[in-house]
Amino acid sequence: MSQHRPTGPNGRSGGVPALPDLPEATVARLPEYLRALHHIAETGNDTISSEGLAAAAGVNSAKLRKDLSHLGSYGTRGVGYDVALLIDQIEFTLGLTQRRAVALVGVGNLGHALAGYAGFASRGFRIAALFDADQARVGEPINGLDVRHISELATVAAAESIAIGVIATPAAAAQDVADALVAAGVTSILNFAPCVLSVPEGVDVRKVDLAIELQILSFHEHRKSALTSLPGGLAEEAVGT
Amino acid sequence: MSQHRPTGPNGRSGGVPALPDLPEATVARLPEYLRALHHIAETGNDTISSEGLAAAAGVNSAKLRKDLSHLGSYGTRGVGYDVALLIDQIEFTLGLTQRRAVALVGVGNLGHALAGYAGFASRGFRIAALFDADQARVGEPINGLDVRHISELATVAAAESIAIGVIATPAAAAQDVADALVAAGVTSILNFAPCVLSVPEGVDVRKVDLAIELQILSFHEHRKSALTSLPGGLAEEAVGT
DNA sequence: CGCGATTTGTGCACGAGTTCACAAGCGCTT
DNA sequence: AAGCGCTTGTGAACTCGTGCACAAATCGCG
Ligand SMILES: NC(=O)c1ccc[n+]([C@@H]2O[C@H](COP(=O)([O-])OP(=O)(O)OC[C@H]3O[C@@H](n4cnc5c(N)ncnc54)[C@H](O)[C@@H]3O)[C@@H](O)[C@H]2O)c1
Ligand SMILES: NC(=O)c1ccc[n+]([C@@H]2O[C@H](COP(=O)([O-])OP(=O)(O)OC[C@H]3O[C@@H](n4cnc5c(N)ncnc54)[C@H](O)[C@@H]3O)[C@@H](O)[C@H]2O)c1
Repeated sequence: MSQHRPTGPNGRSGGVPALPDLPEATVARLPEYLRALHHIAETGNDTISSEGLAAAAGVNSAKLRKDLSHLGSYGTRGVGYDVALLIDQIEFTLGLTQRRAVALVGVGNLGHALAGYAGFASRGFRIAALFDADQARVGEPINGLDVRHISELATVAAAESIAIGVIATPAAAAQDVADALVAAGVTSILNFAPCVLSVPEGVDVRKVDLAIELQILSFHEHRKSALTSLPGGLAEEAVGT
Repeated sequence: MSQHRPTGPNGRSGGVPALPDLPEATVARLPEYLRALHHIAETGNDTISSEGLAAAAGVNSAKLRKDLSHLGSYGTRGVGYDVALLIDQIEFTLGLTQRRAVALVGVGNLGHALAGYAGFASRGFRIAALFDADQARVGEPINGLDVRHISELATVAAAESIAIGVIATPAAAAQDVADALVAAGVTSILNFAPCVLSVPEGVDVRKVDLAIELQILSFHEHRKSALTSLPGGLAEEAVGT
């Protein structure tokens, strides 16, 4: 869930590449298309049909075509999309032409796993700094980076041009950490702590909560088991994110 | 991606509480309400207004009331909702009255963190078994559970009535693992591997992909930085260049 | 016992997102 | 050069979700 500007004032008409005002739902799918495209590129294909790409990304092909049309991307009728070109277009749209620096706060159980995660680097991001409040952890080297004390956040963030922060602290500390991140100039936050963050306008927050995902699955389990005793009902399939 | 029962007449047979056909968006928010309610209960409050609960859960109060009305929950006008009662109602709806057994497959970097996560237990789930394909890891005790070899999955799943599986293996192995889970009777899967899973009808899959979350944030960063460079109108070059 | 303060539940209008279905465009073949 | 099969791009209908605004319900109090 992210915070949202109320219909941003984007009425402009410059000669700029013009950021198309993409539907949020489309934005959320672009990364999936991108991953699928990289996979396809690795298998040697240089073009892909909307049908094929849609299957690889797990979506409906009409939806995929509409999504791509939103960002003005041109495929070739009768042929499909040029894989390399499309990758470039999506990466540009997502702002991945520059590798973005990320700060990770809270190097505990989860933080350790994240700090060592290779998928970060391979998909456009660079963990630029690790922070923790626990002095016992400060100085510990993880994956080539030393854990720093949270008090250094502002300094380091400025030095490394960090605009994205990841919170992996206990929920009780998350709001304080978020405030510190915002104060340090961070404008996008990914929050793993199970709590609601309050941030100023202009700062985006996304949240990942494992328990919530499981509880949603639990609901469907509950429903499925109730249905098996009822006639006429048939089971269902996947659930979107 | 999403699913729909073909207009289930919802013919309630006996005197059973009757499953209301909740909108998917509502289902996705119920866990958040539940978490907020537990938090509120801890602070000693026994009733809460829709306004208060909505704030705690980070949503609009009208939306919250509509969500709750869907599951037939009755608050008291002029007063608010009974916290304890509402917790029970939501937990029942989500199928959390029984503690659900979960199998975790892939005890690597991320899997370790998940296996040690307390939030699992405190929110209605029980990690019933850990699996890995790496013989070197088999037998390792984590948090009171021994890692078992993936070949034991079917046996253990049946014995422990496991209906939910979590995949924390590399993407290359995820589809095989998913197949194995399904074969073992699992009907809900939470997938941390960055890939699309194909599963038979009747099996629910939810996916958590850290890189996707970051890329969505990146998009908004991109957009924000483009906007600040042209506040009024004059636009030369916005990005990159 | 009635009145005002409060808060729920919901009808309704609007907007976002999805899906269908098909014309238009492209390349290959004859 | 014309025809044919394939695939994109998109108008339009439709479904789903959101939020306003207000009537109905309840409580506390004088
Ligand atoms: N472990 C998991 O698998 C998992 C899964 C989902 C969500 N989460 C959530 O992620 C968060 C972290 O979980 P964990 O298991 O790693 O916990 P943890 O206790 O192992 O680690 C938390 C870390 O945050 C640090 N910290 C505490 N307060 C801080 C502050 N003010 N500033 C900076 N650092 C601070 C602690 O020193 C510690 O190192 C929790 O909110 C948890 O609910 C964890
Ligand atoms: N580490 C993270 O923070 C993080 C974050 C987001 C997503 N992920 C994703 O989660 C997955 C796991 O990441 P990780 O860092 O823990 O990787 P990892 O390599 O540390 O662990 C993977 C584990 O899976 C086991 N495994 C491999 N094939 C298996 C099979 N067929 N059956 C059972 N077990 C098998 C391996 O033995 C290993 O123990 C990856 O897909 C990764 O992209 C990781």
